[in-house]
Amino acid sequence: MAQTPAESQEKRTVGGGNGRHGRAAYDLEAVLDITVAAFNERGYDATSMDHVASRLGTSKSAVYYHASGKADLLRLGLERALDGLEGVLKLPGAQRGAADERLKFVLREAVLVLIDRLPYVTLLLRVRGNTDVERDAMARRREFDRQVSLLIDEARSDGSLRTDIDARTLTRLLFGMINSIVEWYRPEGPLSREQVADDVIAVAFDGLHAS
Amino acid sequence: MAQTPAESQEKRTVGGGNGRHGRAAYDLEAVLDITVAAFNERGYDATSMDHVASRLGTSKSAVYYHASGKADLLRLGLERALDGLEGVLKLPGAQRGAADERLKFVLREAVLVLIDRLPYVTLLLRVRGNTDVERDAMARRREFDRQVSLLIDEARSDGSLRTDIDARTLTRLLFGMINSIVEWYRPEGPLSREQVADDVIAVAFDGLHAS
DNA sequence: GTCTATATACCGATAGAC
DNA sequence: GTCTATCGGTATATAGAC
Repeated sequence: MAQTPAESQEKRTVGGGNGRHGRAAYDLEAVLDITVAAFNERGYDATSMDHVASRLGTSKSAVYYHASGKADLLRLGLERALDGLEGVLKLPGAQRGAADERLKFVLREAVLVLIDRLPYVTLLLRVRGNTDVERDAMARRREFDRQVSLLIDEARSDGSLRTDIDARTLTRLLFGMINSIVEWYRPEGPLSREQVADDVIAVAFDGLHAS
Repeated sequence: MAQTPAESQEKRTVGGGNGRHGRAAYDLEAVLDITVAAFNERGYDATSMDHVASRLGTSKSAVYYHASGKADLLRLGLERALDGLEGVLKLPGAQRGAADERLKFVLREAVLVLIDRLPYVTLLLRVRGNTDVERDAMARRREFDRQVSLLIDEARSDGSLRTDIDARTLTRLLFGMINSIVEWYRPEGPLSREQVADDVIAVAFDGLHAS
């Protein structure tokens, strides 16, 4: 279960020209989409390479052509989530302005990334640390969380956040609320990504009470 | 992976008198405690019966004496969580009084159950519905969630909760915050169970903003 | 009530044909 | 680039001794 290096495959679209057999061919992105969906539905450990292959309408060997193994598919999926989240911290809005404004900006953008890369972030949030691939991803995620909690500390020092509850608990409840979106949000549902982001920020900062 | 009926074993304490071999004997509760801890650390699917046995310092066969199989251990663990949560709704404080007071009571008691039965509720919240045992547990959990969201609807109609965000989203964000406790709360840490319950209620109803 | 040994099945991964 | 066939390992579960 050690981490294996990625080998970049060439791009190829579903149904495009391919080898001499009659089957549709997939590029790595298509394989990854279906694989991550399967991981999320059944759990990583409970999903066999045969499951993945059968959902792709192909064989195990074809999957092994695109990725070096099951751990590699997991790693590639987790990377997509982490790249997105880390990208939020690099945006200008995360680096300039008052602490509470930067905090709101980062939380809002994080919600949008979570929704735009829903399957990948879902996978990330369910990782338990059983393998090197999972532990590496968890380390990157913890670093992201730490950066956000630094922002929360700043906003707290500014007097923008309540001080009757300790910062650590505040951070955790906030992340709990945001991360739970992966458990219920469906892109085909009635809520737009912006609506969810607005609602989360509103509830997080002002609570459930009627104003 | 079908659901198997439980066979109630007699109680027996660790290290108590037992069969003729030198090993310590366990009662079902002790087996279950260690099994559920293993399920939570490694994930249910990734935890083999050999893992469980070795954490108990015994053999696979000894585990099979106490439970009819891996699915049975899961079922028994999930029952402990669900019995606790459903018990909250039967308490007098959940049935009499103003809607917003009943809501706060139920949420507070749910947090306390979550903490008191932390490993079992953790297991429940990670179930994905791959087997009959998991699907049965998820159905019971959904019914609990539904009862609480009825309370939220009532409190909303009373004018106690904000109406600029739809009830469904409000419910989900609230549960997200509460359920996330299993990801970080440790009984040996600095926060008492009552402190966590107070903090959750405070943040949920009044938000993060300084008052 | 716990042990060792084993039946049976499925897992991830690879070989080699086409 | 995908196929079938298979390797070696590990899984759940059981049999039978003590």
